[in-house]
Amino acid sequence: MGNDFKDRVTIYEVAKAAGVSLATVSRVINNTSTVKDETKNKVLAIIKKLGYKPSGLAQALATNKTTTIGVIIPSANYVYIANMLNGIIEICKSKNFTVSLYTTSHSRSDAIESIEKIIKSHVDGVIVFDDELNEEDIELFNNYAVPVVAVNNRIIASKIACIPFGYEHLIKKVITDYFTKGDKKMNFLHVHNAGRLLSRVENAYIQTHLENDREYDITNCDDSYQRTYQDFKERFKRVKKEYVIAYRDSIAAAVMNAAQDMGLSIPEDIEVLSIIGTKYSSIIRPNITNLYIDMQEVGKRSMYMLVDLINGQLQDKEYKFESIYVKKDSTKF
Amino acid sequence: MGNDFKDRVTIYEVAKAAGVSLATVSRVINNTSTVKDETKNKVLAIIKKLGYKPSGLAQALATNKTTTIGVIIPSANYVYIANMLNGIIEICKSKNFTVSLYTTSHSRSDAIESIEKIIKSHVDGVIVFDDELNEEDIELFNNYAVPVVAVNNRIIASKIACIPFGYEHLIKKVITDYFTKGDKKMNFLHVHNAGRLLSRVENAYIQTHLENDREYDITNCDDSYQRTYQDFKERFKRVKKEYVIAYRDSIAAAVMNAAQDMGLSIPEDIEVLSIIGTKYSSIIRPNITNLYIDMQEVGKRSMYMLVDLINGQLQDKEYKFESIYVKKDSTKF
DNA sequence: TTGTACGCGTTATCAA
DNA sequence: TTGATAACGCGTACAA
Repeated sequence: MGNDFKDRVTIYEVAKAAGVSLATVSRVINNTSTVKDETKNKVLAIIKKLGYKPSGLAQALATNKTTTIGVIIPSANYVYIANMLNGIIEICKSKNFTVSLYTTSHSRSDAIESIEKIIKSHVDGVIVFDDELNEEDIELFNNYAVPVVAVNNRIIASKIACIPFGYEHLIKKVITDYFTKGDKKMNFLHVHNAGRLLSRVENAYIQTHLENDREYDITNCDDSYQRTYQDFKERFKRVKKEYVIAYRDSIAAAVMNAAQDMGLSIPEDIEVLSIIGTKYSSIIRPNITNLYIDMQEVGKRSMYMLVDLINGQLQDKEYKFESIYVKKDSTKF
Repeated sequence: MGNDFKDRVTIYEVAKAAGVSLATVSRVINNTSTVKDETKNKVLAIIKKLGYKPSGLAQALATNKTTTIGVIIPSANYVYIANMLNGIIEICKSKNFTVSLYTTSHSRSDAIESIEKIIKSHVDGVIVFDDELNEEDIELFNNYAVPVVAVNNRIIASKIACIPFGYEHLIKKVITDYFTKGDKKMNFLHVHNAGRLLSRVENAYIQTHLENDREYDITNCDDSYQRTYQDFKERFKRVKKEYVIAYRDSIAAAVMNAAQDMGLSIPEDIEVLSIIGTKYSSIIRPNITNLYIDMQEVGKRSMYMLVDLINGQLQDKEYKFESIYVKKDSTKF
């Protein structure tokens, strides 16, 4: 077959070589109507010989279906997001969809641009897990009839379904429980621009403290292990007793490592809770107590919902995932 | 604008509404030739009013360019792969490409299927980082004139460039150095079906030992933290001294945790080296000595190379990344 | 069972 | 500066 670049073989060339019309070739490809075995085999042979592959582009244009879905996420670099992505892809493979990936890097302009590109690209549907996009943005998709599943959001419309996360309830319970048994003041790590999920938990944190008339701390914190580690080594020169609520495992680990390096012990002196637990919660020592949602499952579910939405047969347009409390060694209770 | 699903607005409707021909609209969209300001503005206004977005599909069909690249990876769940993916996407954004993601789950049939789909999809280029695909498979792309950058592979052809990884040299050096200073027998964790990279390192490991007439161990190991942890708790009932070479950070952590839970200390009794270091090497305690390649950079570089390849202006079709030795606390030297 | 002809939404060539 | 019109590669009524 050589190495030369042949131009793409078209259905037309196949038809000519097989001595049939291109309609017949199309039928053979798509099994769309009965073709005499004899001609069918002839066509199949030619297809193989010529190495013909139908153009997905032309097919999509003709059928108005791309069998592609768009996925919008802030970044693939977070373990919990990668997990979700994997869940999505798994179902995509079984349902024969392809994933087009768009990341926003926590930038609103990137997010808007993603929407534009996605609409242009004719995807059959979109899964959005990104805090830069608000409801109005997402409804934009609706104007172009592209079905959307919004993860970590509550928004419903004719072609929009959602998978909200339940965190507030649980964090409230964890905190009030701690009030009855614990002995430390709490400190919530505020990460600038870390999105809606963290904000909601932070609000619940504040409210719970206010309702119970308790003192609390909030500390600004970079979304980086190294800087958080340095910051908390400083902090632990002064503070010797604290219950820290961190965004995710890396940050929690930074706090724990800093504490231990300053001679404090976990969980006696310092307790740490990770809001978004991953498998690293069980790898890092001491194991990190965390709030957990199975993101792989979220990914799968979102894809299932999207497929049903595309086919117009989605029953419940909302499916809530409740986080669970996973007690490990970084907290007392 | 309501919530009604309008059919997609076409260039034709824009033309009619603006009282011009569709050719003029096309010119306005693409800035391809001069249009009188007056008509231009009129068209622009109509476009905005109607919410017209050109169909990427039709554009691609007409221009034979999709501005999409395919990325084949085993899974997005590995941190180092997610890092590479992020690097790719970053450059994609600046160069205005879209990423279509294909994962193989270490399955050859999935990998073959990915190739088929990618060829059908008319991507402008492909980045392959997957051990299921051998040279012949990758050359398949060449037959369809789709440029490829193969990561962790050495294969060059008219439209194929590559980014090989340098591990053998370094692992050999690390091992022989250890022979002069170290006191433990080495144990290489063999993971079934973990791909070419690990195999190559394993071969170098064996060869180095043979050349130096040293004894060595090879232990089968699952690519899972939990199972490896259990297995090594068993093993450390018998074995009390060992230098373990593990595939990646999670596995290395499993060995370290098992050792410590069995009363052994790191690195005095057990030393551990991770072949593919990530940021978790510096988070997990004790910090894990590792071989490191900046996968984000690999991703960026592969995309730069691919763009040049697509434009027919790639100078060097091979760009090697050498791993470096990062000494941490899990080994003595 | 097979072929003809039109449509999908663009770009691009050629005239005007 | 603008407008017809032919590709691009395929699916699909409709007719044969």
